[in-house]
Amino acid sequence: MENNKKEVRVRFAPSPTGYVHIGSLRTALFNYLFARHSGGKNILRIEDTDQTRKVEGAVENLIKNMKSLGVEFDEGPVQGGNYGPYYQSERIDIYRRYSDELIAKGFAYYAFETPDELDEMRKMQQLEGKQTMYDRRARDLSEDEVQDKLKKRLPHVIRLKVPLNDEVRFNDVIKGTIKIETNIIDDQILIKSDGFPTYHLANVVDDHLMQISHIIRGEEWVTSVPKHIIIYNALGWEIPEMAHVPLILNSDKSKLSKRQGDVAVEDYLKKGYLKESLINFIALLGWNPGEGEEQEFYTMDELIRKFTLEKVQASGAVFNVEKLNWMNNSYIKNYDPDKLTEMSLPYFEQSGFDTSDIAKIKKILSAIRVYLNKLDEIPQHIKIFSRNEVELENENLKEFLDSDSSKKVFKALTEKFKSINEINAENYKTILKDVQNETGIKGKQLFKPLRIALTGSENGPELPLIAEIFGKEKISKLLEKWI
RNA sequence: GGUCCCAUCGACUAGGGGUUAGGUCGUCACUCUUUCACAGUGAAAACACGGGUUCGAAUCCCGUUGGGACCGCCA
Repeated sequence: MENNKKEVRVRFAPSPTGYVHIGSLRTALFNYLFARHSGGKNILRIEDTDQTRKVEGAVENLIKNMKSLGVEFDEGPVQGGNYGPYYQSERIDIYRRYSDELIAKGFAYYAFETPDELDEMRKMQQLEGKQTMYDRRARDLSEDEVQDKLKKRLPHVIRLKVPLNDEVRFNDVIKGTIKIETNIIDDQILIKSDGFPTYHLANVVDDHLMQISHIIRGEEWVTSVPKHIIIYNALGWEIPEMAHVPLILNSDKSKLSKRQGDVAVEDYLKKGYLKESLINFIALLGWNPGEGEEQEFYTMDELIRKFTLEKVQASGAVFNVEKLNWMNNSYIKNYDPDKLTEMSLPYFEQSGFDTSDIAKIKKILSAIRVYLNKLDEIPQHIKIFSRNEVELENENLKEFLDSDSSKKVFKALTEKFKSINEINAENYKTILKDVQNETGIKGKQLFKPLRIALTGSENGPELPLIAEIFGKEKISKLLEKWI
C-alpha cells in the first residue's frame, strides 16, 4: 500500500457549474494541504464532459476564488503542465482510445437503448420493487447485430462489462477496507451517445495519465469506486490511494444544501467572512491535528505543517455558522487595522457612508470591530456616525434628556468645549471629570444622558471613542438641542 | 427498497482497555467595565442500545437501532 517513493500528485477535479460549494472548497483545501505537506503537486482538472451543464466563466471564477483563498495549483488550465490538457472536453480522443481498448479486451460493449427505453426499464424495476440498474441486456447482442447497428449509425453508448460473481475490495485511507459484490454494480456507461465520456471513465483515465498518487474527494463517490477499480484492473493500471472525506452537513445532518442556507463560498465572502477564518474553520470541519492539541486558530502554513489524511474524521460534520461567526469575529478583532479598513470600505460605501476620510473610518472600525461577526454587519453599527440628527431608540429615553440635571451636564460640557481645540478620547475623559466636579453630577446621571443624546441609545461603543470620532462641533450641536 | 459508510456534550472534536471522559462554539451564572459588547472565572451538558472478549470496556468484536450517501447517456 505504501508508495513513499512515488511523488505525491493530487488533483481537485470540479465540474464548472458556476459556483464553488463549501464542500468543494474543503476538498480542494485538503488536497492542497496534503500536497504541500508532502512536497507533492496539486493539480486542477476541469471535468466538463457534460456539455449540457456548461456555465460561462465558471472556471475563471473558480480559479480566482481559490487563489484569493490561498489554495494554489501547480498544474491546471491556467498554468499548464506536462500532463495536459486539463480540460476533459479537450481530451475526448484519449478517452475514446481507451474505451476502444476496453471493448477489444472484452471489458466493455456497445449498447443501443434510448434514454426512454431505459426510463421504462427503471420504472418497471421500481414497480417490481427491484433495485434500479441496467439489466445488461445489450451484453447478449451478437457480434453481427452490433456491427449491423453500428453500420446503420444507430445512436449508442459504450458500457462497462462488470465481471459477475466477484467481489471488489479496496482500502480507503479514511474509511478503511470497503468491499462490494460485483453483481450489484451497474454496467456503467463509459461513453455517452454524444461521444463524450462519463465521469467514471474520464476520471480513471485522467488520474492514471496524470499520474495521480492519491485521490482525495468527497464521500459521495465511495459507491462508485468499485466501477473505477474494475476499469483500472481491465486496463492493467495501478490503483491510486483513495481518501474519501466525510460530507459537510446541514444542521439536520443531511448533505449541505442550498435550501438550508448558503453553500457557495462567494456568498460567505460577500457577507464579509474573512478568507483566513473561512479556511481555518473549514479545515477544522472533519479534520483536527489530534494528540490532545487544543489550538483553534491556524494559519495556512500551520495547517500545511500539521495536516495528514489519517487525522481526517470518518463521520460527517455539521456546518455550524455560530462557530464560524465566533471565529470570524476573532479574526476581525485581531486583524491588521489598515488591512481591515481597506476590506471594510465596500461595506461603508454600501450604506452611503462618506469614505474620503480613511483615518476616520479606521477609528470607527476600531470602535465597532468587537461587534462584528462579519463585515456586512458594519452598516448597522455605523448609523450613529453617519447621521446628523439623533433618533431615539425608544420614547422612554427622552426623559433622560429632559431632566434638569441632564441639561446642567450638557450646558457645562458645551461650555468647556469652547476653550478646547479638538476633542479626543483622552481629553474627553478629563473634561468629563471637570464637568462632574463642577456640577456635582456623577455616575449614571452623568454618562447616560450624554450617551443617549449623542447616539440615541443606551448602549454602544465607548463614549470617549465616539466623542473623538464625532468631534466637538457635532457634539455641541447635538447637545444644544436639549438645553 | 438495495448497497456502502458512519455513531463521545445541542454543534466541532480530544481520548482509543484502568481518565473526576479534556478543549472550543453555543447556553446559563458571576466578575470586570458607571452602557452593550469584549475579556476573565465558573456551571449545566456526551461515550445510542444489547451482547460478547477481558480482572477491567467509551475504547476491541458481533448484533440492534439511528443517521447519511449512492443507486442518471450529472459530476
